Amino acid sequence: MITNMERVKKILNQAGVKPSLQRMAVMSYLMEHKTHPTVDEIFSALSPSIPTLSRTTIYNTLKLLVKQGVVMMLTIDENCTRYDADISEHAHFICSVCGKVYDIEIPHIGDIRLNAGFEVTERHLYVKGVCSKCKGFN
Amino acid sequence: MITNMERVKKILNQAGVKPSLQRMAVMSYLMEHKTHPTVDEIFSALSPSIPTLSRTTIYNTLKLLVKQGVVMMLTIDENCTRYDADISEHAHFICSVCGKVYDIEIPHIGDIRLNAGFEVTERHLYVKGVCSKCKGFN
DNA sequence: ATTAAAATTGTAATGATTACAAATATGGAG
DNA sequence: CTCCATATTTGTAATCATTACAATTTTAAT
Repeated sequence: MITNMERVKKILNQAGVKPSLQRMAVMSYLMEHKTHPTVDEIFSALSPSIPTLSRTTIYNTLKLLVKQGVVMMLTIDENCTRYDADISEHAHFICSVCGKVYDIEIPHIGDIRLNAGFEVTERHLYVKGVCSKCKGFN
Repeated sequence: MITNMERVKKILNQAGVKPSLQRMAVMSYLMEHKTHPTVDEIFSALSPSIPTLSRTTIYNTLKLLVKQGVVMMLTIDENCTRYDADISEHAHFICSVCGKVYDIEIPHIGDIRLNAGFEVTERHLYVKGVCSKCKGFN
């Protein structure tokens, strides 16, 4: 276990989320695996170590973590929702060949002109294309 | 019918899409209704005038139009895919209260630093929040 | 008019997500 | 520690968007 469980517990507490075993496992997994995993990937990874784990718990937990603002929901993949514990401002690239989602550094997201009275809570910059691996490089 | 059917036919032909009755109806609907409709909204709207119309045809047509680059698929709404015949560079705002998707003008999408060998085909800027109507203004 | 290819249709299957009720765990009061 | 109320987890069933697929219809060329 790379991620310090005390650190995970602290993050959840600060977000107002009671740090149960399952919630810590999900949050910890997201922090250790910056691959923008799906619910199923998270479930498959955690299931062996928590045999009673249910998919519903993953869904519940992720919904809660997103609501509390410590996890970001990505809709870049039209097949299923992906999740990211990195809530810093960055963009995502999805390869249309292998489906892998990469992080992209962005100096700043483009200027956005909103009409008066609009309140912004989230900004997402998604880029689609073919990654270097699938293009045959390296 | 506001949109000139000859114009729709021309667009489809130029995109290499044979302009059947159904395809013209879908493309025309998207051009006239800049509301980023879902498959169901398109189906419900066109069904009365084309009684034999099938949902599958809408799905097939949209997939084709997206592949040929005359329609854009939006994944801003986690519940279902939305479609847009405006393929110019612009961003989208979704209201988390009413679910309506608005167009946003953007001077330019943020600078994106990609690693070498990555090929970009699409760029999407999504903003989420609460629209002025749902905030109680106007 | 014939016929092969393309397009459309309807139904059934798939798969992610949600609803919901039962079971379990937690944490405080006595 | 024990009891109880509440929160959390779990498993199953339901929902709903999307896809698969085979049959039917249309199209366009010969």
